[in-house]
Amino acid sequence: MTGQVRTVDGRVAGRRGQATRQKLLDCLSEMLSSSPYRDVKVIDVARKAGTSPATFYQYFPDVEGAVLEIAEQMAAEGAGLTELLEGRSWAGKSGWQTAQELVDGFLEFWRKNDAILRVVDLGAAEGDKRFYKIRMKILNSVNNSLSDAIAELQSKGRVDKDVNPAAVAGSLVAMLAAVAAHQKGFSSWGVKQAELKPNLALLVHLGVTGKKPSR
Amino acid sequence: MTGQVRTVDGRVAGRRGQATRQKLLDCLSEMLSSSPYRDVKVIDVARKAGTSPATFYQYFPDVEGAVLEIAEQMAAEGAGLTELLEGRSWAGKSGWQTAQELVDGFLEFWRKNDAILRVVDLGAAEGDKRFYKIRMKILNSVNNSLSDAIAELQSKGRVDKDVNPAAVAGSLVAMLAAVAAHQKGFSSWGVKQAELKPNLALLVHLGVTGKKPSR
DNA sequence: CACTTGTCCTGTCATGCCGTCAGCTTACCG
DNA sequence: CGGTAAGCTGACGGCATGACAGGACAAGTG
Repeated sequence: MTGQVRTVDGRVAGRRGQATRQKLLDCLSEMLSSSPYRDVKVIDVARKAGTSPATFYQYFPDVEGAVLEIAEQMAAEGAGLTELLEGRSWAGKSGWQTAQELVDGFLEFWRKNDAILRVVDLGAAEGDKRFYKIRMKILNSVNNSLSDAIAELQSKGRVDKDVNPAAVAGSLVAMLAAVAAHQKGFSSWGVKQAELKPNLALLVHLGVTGKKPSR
Repeated sequence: MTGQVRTVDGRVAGRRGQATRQKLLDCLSEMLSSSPYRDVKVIDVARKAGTSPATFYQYFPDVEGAVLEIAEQMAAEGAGLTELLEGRSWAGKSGWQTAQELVDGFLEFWRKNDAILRVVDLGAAEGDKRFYKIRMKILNSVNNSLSDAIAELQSKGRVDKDVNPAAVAGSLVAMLAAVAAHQKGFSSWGVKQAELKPNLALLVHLGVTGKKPSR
């Protein structure tokens, strides 16, 4: 499916070329963590990678193009978040554990990729369909699983009929993403990391099942 | 408290100057809604305002400086969000109404200021303390009220002791902000605006009281 | 009315990044 | 060794940036 890696002018990239390309991506990734997105310049990325700006433009149309590439790579990993929910039960004590593990896995993923996720979030919010699609790819896996879980509970009569599974699941996923993005912010509200997680898990459990967890 | 408006080089701005300054802010505000933050250039803002780039630099150190100004103005309005919660009850039917009105007011505020809020969110996530502070100013009003409400219910024994009011309130507020920022995104999950609100209100009510609302 | 004062705006300029091209170097293959 | 395609860069026109000095303008003063 994935065609060969190509340069902007159509040539096929070989071993060396791919290495350079990857090095540029890595350096860009680093720069995104250390300086505002708005201030990331092609020339800085190139310098950091020990090459020239012209080389950058051989592999990417612009900074945004390279960012999209990084985001795609991350989204591919992010699809693995589905595992946090697949085949899990929401009943009784195991339900509480499911909620906890979901929160844990989600926050960890966000922490590991926070720089690129910030940019993706912005792009999506600004209405860029490409970023939007990537954001969906990551969130969809979790969202669909959650939505299914709620719908199933609903069909068993354990959840009110006027609940919209997709809306609740989407809101919960948005909450997880937002809290993850502003993890540091909570400290100024006097909330520590360790305290945050169980309370988030509680909210997730409440949202999915409508009931307090039994621990 | 608010000192006189000053130009970058220290002069005091008069009537005409303030008008120009405000016009630049308005034009910048518009540009933020229509093009990516990264691509907003001083020269475009100046052109749109019918003036020259040099004039812009007389009133603001750079684009970010002007954005901060807009954000401050918005934050001042945003402090009014407290009213959505002041003196409201979370018991019985009025509790359900409180939740609904909070969601309504919050989404409306976000919809009205989405462009600038996106930038504030990004700045805060990137660790810029000035943006961070502004974001706090807006969210704090809601967060504190929510947190107090939970703490009060907790003191009456209506909410479990191991709930951390600040953590839950913060998470709920983050959820509202995130959903508001990506309102359009929900349509691709097959969720319409009208359906979204009651489900959000449900989650808020569940989070605050730990119980389903009685309608 | 001329003159002064202080505000307000712009023309211009040095600087630095952007994005492109021609052309050089390097690697591979027969 | 010669040919070919990949890989890289110096250099360049173009544009945004940010600083300054000086011109335009309004208001007050004699």
